[in-house]
Amino acid sequence: MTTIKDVANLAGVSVATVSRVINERGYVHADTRKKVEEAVKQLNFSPNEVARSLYKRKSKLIGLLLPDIANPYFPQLARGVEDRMQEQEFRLIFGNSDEDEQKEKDYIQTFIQNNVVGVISSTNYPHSSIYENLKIPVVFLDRTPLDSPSVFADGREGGRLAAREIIKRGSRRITVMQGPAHIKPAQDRFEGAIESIRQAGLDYRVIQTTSFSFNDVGLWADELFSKYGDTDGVIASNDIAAMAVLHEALRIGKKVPEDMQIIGFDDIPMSSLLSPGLSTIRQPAYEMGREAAGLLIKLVEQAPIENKHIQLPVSFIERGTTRKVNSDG
Amino acid sequence: MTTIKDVANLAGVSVATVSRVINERGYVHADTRKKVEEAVKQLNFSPNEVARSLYKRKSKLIGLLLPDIANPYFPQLARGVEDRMQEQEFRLIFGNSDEDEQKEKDYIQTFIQNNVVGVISSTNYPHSSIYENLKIPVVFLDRTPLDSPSVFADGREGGRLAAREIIKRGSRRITVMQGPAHIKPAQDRFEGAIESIRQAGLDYRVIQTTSFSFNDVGLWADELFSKYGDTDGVIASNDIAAMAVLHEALRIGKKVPEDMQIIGFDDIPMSSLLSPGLSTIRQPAYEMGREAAGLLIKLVEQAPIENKHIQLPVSFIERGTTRKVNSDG
DNA sequence: TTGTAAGCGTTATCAG
DNA sequence: CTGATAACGCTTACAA
Repeated sequence: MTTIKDVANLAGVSVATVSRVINERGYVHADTRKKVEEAVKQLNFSPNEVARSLYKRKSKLIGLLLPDIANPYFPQLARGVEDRMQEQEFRLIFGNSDEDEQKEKDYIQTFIQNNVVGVISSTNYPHSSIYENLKIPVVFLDRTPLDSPSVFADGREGGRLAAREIIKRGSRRITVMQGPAHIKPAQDRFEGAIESIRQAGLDYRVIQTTSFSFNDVGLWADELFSKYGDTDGVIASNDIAAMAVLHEALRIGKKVPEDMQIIGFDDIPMSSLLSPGLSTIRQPAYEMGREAAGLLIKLVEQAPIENKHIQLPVSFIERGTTRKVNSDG
Repeated sequence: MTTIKDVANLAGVSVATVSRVINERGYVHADTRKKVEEAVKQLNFSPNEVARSLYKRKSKLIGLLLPDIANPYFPQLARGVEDRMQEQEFRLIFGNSDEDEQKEKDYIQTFIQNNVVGVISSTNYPHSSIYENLKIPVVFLDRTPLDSPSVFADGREGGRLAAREIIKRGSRRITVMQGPAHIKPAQDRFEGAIESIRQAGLDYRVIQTTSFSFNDVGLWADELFSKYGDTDGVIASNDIAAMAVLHEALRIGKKVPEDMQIIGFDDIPMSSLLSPGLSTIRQPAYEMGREAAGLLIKLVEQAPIENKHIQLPVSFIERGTTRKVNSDG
């Protein structure tokens, strides 16, 4: 490994001078600068970030904590975060928490041990002591503790929107899938949906689910059809659940959207490739990731912040699992 | 931040002794150990990994370089890597390369600057100078330079398998989607498929594609149907492409699998949730990630290695886009 | 069994 | 404008 010392020797200057030129700090004569730059190039030198980090007590590293990257909603988030961080030369230490508080704790712990300058976390425990005592900025994704910076979509409004649209299109015996109880955004969606359904004076049924995993999602679809076979509209807790419902509906010979409409949540990329295409409430995951990264960067750099809560809009994406709306609305 | 010095002071010993107990190295009297352990607990001390890394010239970090985490095949890989690394207390610095050599170079560069002890890379440029000059172990994913450790599935065999199965099930006018030219595994699949089709004495058509992106994939599906509308079997370059073909086939009123069979590649999790379910050649992505991580750990720890090339089996997953096979095979 | 001190590669202070 | 040097927090000879 070539160090600043090697460069200094080759250029015939002190390490201090080399440091000055690579950091563009302080005065250094044009000639000396050139000598140093040549030495740097010749030795293909690049500074050891670890040594820097030790001295400055801060790195160019950011911690990213997600429940499960294998869950299709998160890769887009991650990509958004990464792209934005990349622009500012920050790197990501990444971990899956599986919504387990202990795992989160462990990760945050090692983040700190590695001098990360900030963390982005999609957690169910934003009020955990883990975060309270953190001396570096945290941006929460999809969670909105009042006092902490966060980026989120309006889940409640998403739920309302889903209900309104499915009702507008004629569903009357609606089943709402209530996502895992410990996942706040899932509950928000659920409550929003219930709210709108009630407002319309309709009744509804609920299927309770306990995870977003591919393995389980078929079970709930089954449960839905065996319990509420006469349902003519399903508001799913996310697109994966919606896919499972669609799959099962088609399997048992229901026509979608004629016999049953389905609305998902998230608008994961493959939703448009289903047949029929999945109507869904879109959350702009990639953008959310970018925004979270941008916000964190500002926090880290102590730049002025207009608003520490960034809410991104949800929107209804009309595809094939809902009927065309009547012109009279 | 509490340091080893604080602990030493509180325990009334030297930093060396503290170091000994937290690293369980060298002799330390039971009584002293207890004092130190209490101080550690009381101060909630955990060692600064950056300082460690600087001294030892190696961290507990490994670099993971993937083309694009937003592409559904990779999250599973990533998850496999992460889970395995986690077990050994390694952390991941993660980057998306977009199959761009320069981006890769930049990432590898910063990996090194951060003292990572190894890297896992899914790259199209395994022979690039980037990797040749690396002094830390690299495990390639999905690429198999002869001399370097790698984990991969047998793409060629996968291609053969796809062709055999689709032919066995009666397709005669087969169209093969040839993935992006610069992506080796895609070409392997393609060649394997061609090989088996030729062997069967059949003709075939080719649709050339240039990316695996969600945005483009619909275009090739369109192209396929407009150019080769009489095709009765499609071997797609991956599941996303297959989904697009299925989608388009259904849209224009073709019956799948009756009029046209489709076989994908990868077996991404949502493949089973399509309607009909997507028949595909499975690559065990999660396992590949785990294996790569396991292999890298051995390399890093200089443990003996049986085989530096780990090939995982591909298999045909029969679902609804292929017909049931005749009992006579 | 324990402590002292050098060293890991940088940056920043301070003197020249 | 440049160079010595202390310091960042830790590990490890080496000495005691």
